[in-house]
Amino acid sequence: MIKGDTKTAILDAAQELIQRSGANAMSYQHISEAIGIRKASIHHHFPTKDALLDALIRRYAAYFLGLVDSIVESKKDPASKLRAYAGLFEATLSEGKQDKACLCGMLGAELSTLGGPAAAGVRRFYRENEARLVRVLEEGKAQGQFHYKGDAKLVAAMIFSLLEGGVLVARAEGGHQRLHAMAEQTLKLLQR
Amino acid sequence: MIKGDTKTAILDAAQELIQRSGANAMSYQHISEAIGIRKASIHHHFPTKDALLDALIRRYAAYFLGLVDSIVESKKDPASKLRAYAGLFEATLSEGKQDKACLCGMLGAELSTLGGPAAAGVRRFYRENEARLVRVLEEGKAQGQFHYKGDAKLVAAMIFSLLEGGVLVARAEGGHQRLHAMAEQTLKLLQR
DNA sequence: GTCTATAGCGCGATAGAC
DNA sequence: GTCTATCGCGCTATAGAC
Repeated sequence: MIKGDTKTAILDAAQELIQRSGANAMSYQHISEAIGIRKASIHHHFPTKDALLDALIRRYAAYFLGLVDSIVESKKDPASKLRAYAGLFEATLSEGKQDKACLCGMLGAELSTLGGPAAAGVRRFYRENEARLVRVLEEGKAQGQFHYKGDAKLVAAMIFSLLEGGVLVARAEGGHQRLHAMAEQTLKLLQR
Repeated sequence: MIKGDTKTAILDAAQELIQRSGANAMSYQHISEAIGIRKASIHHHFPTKDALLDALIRRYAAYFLGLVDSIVESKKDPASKLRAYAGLFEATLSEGKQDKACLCGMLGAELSTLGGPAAAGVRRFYRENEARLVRVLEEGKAQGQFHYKGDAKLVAAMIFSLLEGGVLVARAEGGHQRLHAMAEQTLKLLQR
């Protein structure tokens, strides 16, 4: 193995596999082949698949929400913050050779097949993303840049679902350019 | 079996399983237990899983797009048409005891694991939904009910992704009421 | 911490009787 | 058209040597 930290290499491989094909299509065997280690060694680091998923979701949420926080707390104007936020999803889609979706977007589809801790982690990820979007939307409304009527929480839910769904749909047709165009169109609606 | 038509019963069971848990978590064994028939008998009607998925997607697309067409061609005003369209997704979510998602929304997440015909069917479903939304959006703009700037195709893509993603996210929290509220919020943005 | 080997199960799919 | 029986494989997980 090239990487110093086996645990990290396992998580990296598992994440990539799930972002492409989903958790139910990801196996210890696939990870094994991806990083050149035996299945039993993976079990040494993550005894069960549920434990692996739980650790993976925690790492992903911490990393992704960290990026979101640095956007939300930046000095950009609200519209630019939304653009940057959408850019995170566009980047996911365009990194690597095959289209990858948001880890938690994939797991959302397979939610009923996940263990309790993993499912709870996915729900938390959704909630925390929406909470951050609410902040940006209210800031934008206070500054006169956004002009939506109604509850900021609903607009936030709308934008989050749009991006999570948009990533999945864009993998079928259009890719990251299409997701980008959709995000810009959404901004137009918010700015009147 | 209660149903007269075995083929239909198989498709019904497979569809329900996939809408809850995804295609990779659905098996001939699960269908067998759901309708009280042996695995081998299912293979008699659908020799391979890919063939089953292909037939299922065709049936689902014909049914769903039929409902969409009757909405699009109705005498409702454009905003009411959009409400009725979103209602199709809300109904999917609330029918039965557990939350079901759109069949093709689920398969979109698992797209890379599908056979060629099934994947093509999912793509076609997306395209045809968006084409119908474009008609409603242009009608609404012509009548002065909608006020979006930009390309109707992008707004259509936005709304479709929002609903497909919204169904998946709403299963994690909020259910069909939340999806309904999101759809109403989206309409507010379109109507200014 | 990584390995070989294996248990035990569920999977998709097929053969052949009725 | 449905059944029993079975094949061969991939899966998660464990035991135990090194």
